[in-house]
Amino acid sequence: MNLRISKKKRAFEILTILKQLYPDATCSLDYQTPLQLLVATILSAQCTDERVNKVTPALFSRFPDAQSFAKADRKEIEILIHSTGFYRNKAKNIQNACIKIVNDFNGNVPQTMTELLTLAGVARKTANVVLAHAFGIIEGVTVDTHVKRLSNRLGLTKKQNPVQIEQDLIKLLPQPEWENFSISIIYHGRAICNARKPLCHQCSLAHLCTFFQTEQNKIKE
DNA sequence: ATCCCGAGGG
DNA sequence: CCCTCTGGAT
Repeated sequence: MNLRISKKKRAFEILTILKQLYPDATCSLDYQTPLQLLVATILSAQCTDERVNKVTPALFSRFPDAQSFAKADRKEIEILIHSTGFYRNKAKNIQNACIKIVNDFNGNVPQTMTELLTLAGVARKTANVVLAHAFGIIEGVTVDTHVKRLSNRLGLTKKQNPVQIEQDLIKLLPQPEWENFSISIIYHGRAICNARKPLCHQCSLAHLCTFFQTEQNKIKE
């Protein structure tokens, strides 16, 4: 029924409901500084935030800033982050990113998308998280595995490429709400619309969801 | 398209 | 066993 309204209006209704459902939604990663958020976000690739938060206290205690990561024994970083997976790539990226931050940015995390994208292991997803939560700059829509899955199921995009999904979402949502959309939809992805077996009966967005409507039509046949 | 990678759930 | 978790580089 409500699927007949425009996609843009549907996106706004989805956003409104999500904000009511998760009024306190924030970045779930633990950090104290922009650099720590950058490192935590690199670590969060294909890994739950909860698991990242289990390794970062010891990691940030041992390596509190970009300078210490830059001159670290990489093996020591690998051991401290091992349980987050992809530990060799992540350790290499964290160290190379920190070396560049020290050499090119005076040891401070840069505050523009263009500069962030020059860092090892940083693409738009990580850059959007850092810009929004460390600096309050809403540059784009964070598209992670949850945003990708839910945006597809809800019918807000048919694209699979994260950059193209972001372009579609940017057209559908008011700019100040871009990060609120990402954060709240991630909460919803974890709680209700999970990858394996989405709980459509408990979902407040079912009346706005093309995936749910398609499932209903299958049952009727 | 494929690789990197461990931990937890079903 | 298989799939998934706030991806990115080759």
